[in-house]
Amino acid sequence: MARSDVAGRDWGVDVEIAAVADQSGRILGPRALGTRQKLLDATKRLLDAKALREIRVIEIARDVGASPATFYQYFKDVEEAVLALAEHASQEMPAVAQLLTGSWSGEPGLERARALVTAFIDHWDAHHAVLRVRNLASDEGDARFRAVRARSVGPVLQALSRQIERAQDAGRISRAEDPLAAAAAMGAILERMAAYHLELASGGVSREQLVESSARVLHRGATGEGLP
Amino acid sequence: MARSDVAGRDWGVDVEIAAVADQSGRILGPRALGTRQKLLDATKRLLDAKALREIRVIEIARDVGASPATFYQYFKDVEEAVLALAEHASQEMPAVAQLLTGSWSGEPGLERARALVTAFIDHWDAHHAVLRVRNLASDEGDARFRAVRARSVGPVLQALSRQIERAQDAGRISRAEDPLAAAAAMGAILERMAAYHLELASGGVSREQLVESSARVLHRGATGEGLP
DNA sequence: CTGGCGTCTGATGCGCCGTCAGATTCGGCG
DNA sequence: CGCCGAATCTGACGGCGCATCAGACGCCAG
Repeated sequence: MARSDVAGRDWGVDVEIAAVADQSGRILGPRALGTRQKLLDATKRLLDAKALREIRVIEIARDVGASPATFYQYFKDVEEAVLALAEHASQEMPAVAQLLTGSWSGEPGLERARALVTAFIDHWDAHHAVLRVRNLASDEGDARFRAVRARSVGPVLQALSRQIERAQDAGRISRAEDPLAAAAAMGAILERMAAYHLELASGGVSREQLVESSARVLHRGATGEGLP
Repeated sequence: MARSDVAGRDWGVDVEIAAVADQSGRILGPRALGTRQKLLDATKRLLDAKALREIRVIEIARDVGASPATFYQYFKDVEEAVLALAEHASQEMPAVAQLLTGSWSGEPGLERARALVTAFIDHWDAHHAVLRVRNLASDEGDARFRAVRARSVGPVLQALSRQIERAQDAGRISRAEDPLAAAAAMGAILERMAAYHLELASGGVSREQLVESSARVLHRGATGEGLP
């Protein structure tokens, strides 16, 4: 359905793709757009503070000084509001995928890996709670969340997969590894470390150490290159 | 944690290891134990079918032909029932950690890695929904779930960490990698692939391919050994 | 100023929560 | 065997959030 290009100034042209609609399919005017955004902001704020399952519609409404009925005008339920947040967050990722083009060989490649890890961590720090819900719902089989996640992570996985194929061609990685599966493994590291770095920090591993270690593991895993 | 401080009634010594108690701290007899188990079974069954946030206490009760009040006799809420399930599931893991002792060098080491990946996948297949909730709650900062997770995954991470240190001593892995952080990265692969393998299967990667690829990535990551 | 459209809300019936006091069941004792 | 207290379970209830209307509000074009 319609993507939530929040506050996009895409009037007139190509309404079906860009415009935001409410529950009954009506295109939103500027005032409604503002209300919707306030509801999303409140949802994100609450999500940062507590679990999705504990968030009440009435609470979101109170936060923006509106009636619960207003919320239902824009979203079917809290989950759908989070979906909109996830879609918005995912639009940042294409920039990250750019870090993956070109060769990953040698020290410059390692530096690319560092940048990739850093970008992932920053992205997760900015949208921690939303991304967590996105991944959970995706794992639970929700097609909408799975699609959003795929759109976000897919390009990274493809790029990593290509790196691995290249390393296989160069004889550095065994052909017994499936490139896509190995790329998924690298993706697992990226997401988990990004989600986890605060906990690890309390275990005595500083953020710098974590970036350096993850980048090196990633670099080794994707290129098959060993010690510098 | 708060175990017997509910009514200030302590039964002399630490009973908390062996005996199971209800909400008011009373030790359960055989009948109650059966009821409690039925409630847990129903909870797990429902959790396999729908998201935690959609599970109603009344539904669990109906499933075992009991009153909702009975549920509250044993668990504070649905989440706590899932915690009990997670604790039970986690008791399987020590056996897995045994797969990690000894050297990981060469082909026998690769075989060990395969066994480890397989064990993880089997474990997740048996407790998919419960482990998912455990990890989510843990990520959300719930201390109880975090403890259960740590008890389960901790030994594996420590063993992996030791492997990495050994590889560093042998000059196969750079000292710039923090062993614990690198081990966490390997752990991320294990968990994610175990949780994800069904989805990847629909992407054209068979379970065997996935085990083989993950095992090799893991083996490379933990030992620094390259092509056979 | 006023009609009308876009936006918001108060009121409402419904279902689940979570907690009692009290009913039911069980095992053992006289 | 029949009773009794302890163990276990439940019916019932006030409370709260859900989700949906019909209609109130307010803003701007004419």
